[in-house]
Amino acid sequence: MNHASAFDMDAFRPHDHGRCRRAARAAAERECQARGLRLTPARAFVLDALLESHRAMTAYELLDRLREAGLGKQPPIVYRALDFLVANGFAHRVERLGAFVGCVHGADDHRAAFLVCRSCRQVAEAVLEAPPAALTAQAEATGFAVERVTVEAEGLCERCRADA
Amino acid sequence: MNHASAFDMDAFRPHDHGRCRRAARAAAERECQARGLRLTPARAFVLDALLESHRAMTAYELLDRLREAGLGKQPPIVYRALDFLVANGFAHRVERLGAFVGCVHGADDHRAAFLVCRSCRQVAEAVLEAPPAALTAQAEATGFAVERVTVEAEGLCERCRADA
DNA sequence: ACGCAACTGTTATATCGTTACATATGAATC
DNA sequence: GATTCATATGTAACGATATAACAGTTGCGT
Repeated sequence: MNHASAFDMDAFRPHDHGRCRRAARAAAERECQARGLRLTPARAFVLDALLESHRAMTAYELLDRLREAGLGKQPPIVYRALDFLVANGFAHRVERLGAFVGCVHGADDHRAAFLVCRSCRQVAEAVLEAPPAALTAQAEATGFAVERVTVEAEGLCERCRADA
Repeated sequence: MNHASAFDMDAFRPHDHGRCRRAARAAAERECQARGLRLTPARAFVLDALLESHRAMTAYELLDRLREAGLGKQPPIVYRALDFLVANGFAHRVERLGAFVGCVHGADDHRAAFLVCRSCRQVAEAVLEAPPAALTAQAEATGFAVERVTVEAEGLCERCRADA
C-alpha cells in the first residue's frame, strides 16, 4: 500500500509534512466513514490542530484554539473530542507530558511507542513488534491481563541537542 | 546475593510483604549511607507509606498521611520528598496514574517496567533486559538521545478479574 | 562560632481533568 | 412530517495534580 520507509513521517526527520498531515486526516475520515463514526466540527478541528505539527499539545492549548474558532468555551468540549480521537486511534495521549499528539501511523495503539523530546515536545511515533518479553512473561506468570501498553522514551532530539 | 526468583516480591503473587518492605527500606538506608544522602523524617515517612503495600498512592494521599503525622501541611513537602525518592531510585512515578510506588528492585530505573491494575491500582515492577529494539533503532536512526524509558502495562490483575 | 548548602514552611497559583445536568441534533421509524 | 432515541454539545461548578517564589531553619565542615 505504502512504499515509504518506516520513518518517513518521523517528527525528527525532514519530511513532507503537508502530505503527512493530509494522509492522517484522510485516514481518519475513511475510518469514520467505514465505521459509522461522526467526525464533527469540534473533533475535526482538534484533529487538524494536532496534525499541524508533531508537537504534543495540551488540552488547554487546544481549548484556546477552539475558543478562537468559536467552537466551544469549556473544558469538556476538548476532552470529549480528545476522548473520541484517542478511543478511535486518531490521536494518542503522551502520558509523560499529559498532552496529545495526532496519530500518523494508523497503527492499532497496542503497538505504538513514542520518542518524546523534553525540550521541543515533538513526538515521533514508533511501531513495536510486540511489548517487551519480560513484561508479558511476568503478566502471564501472575495471571495479569494486559489491556494496553505504554512505551515512551524521553530525551532530546538531534536539533535540540545541537541547540544546547 | 539474593537467591529468590525474579517474581518473589511481585505485587500479584503471595509473598512475605513484611520482608519485602523491610528489604526495600533497608536498601534505601544503605544507599543513602553510601552516597551521603539524607533520608529525613518526611522522606522516610513517605517511603514507608509507599512500601506499606504495592498500591500506587497519589501525592495528596501521601500529603494527608504527612498531615496526620504532623510532618507537613502543604503540597511542596510531599512533592519534594517524592522528587528525592524518585531521583534516587527509591520510588517510581506511574505515569498512567499520576501516582507513586515504592521501588522493590533497587534496579536502575532505566530498566523498570510496570504492570498496573486499573482496578486495585496495585503495581508490580518488572525488570527489562533492554528497551524495545524498535524504539532504540528509531532513536539511533534519527539522532534522538534517549534518557529515560517508561514502560507500563495497564490491565487487570488475577484477583480483580476474578472479582468481576 | 561561622558560613554554606541542603532542607523545610508557607502562600499563592498554575495546570490538568471530571461531574452533573440541561439542551440540541441526526437519523431511523411511524 | 412527527416521534423517538441515541449521540453530541453547552455550561457551571469543582476536583485533582503540580509548581513558583521566597523566607526561615538545620546539618555539618571548617
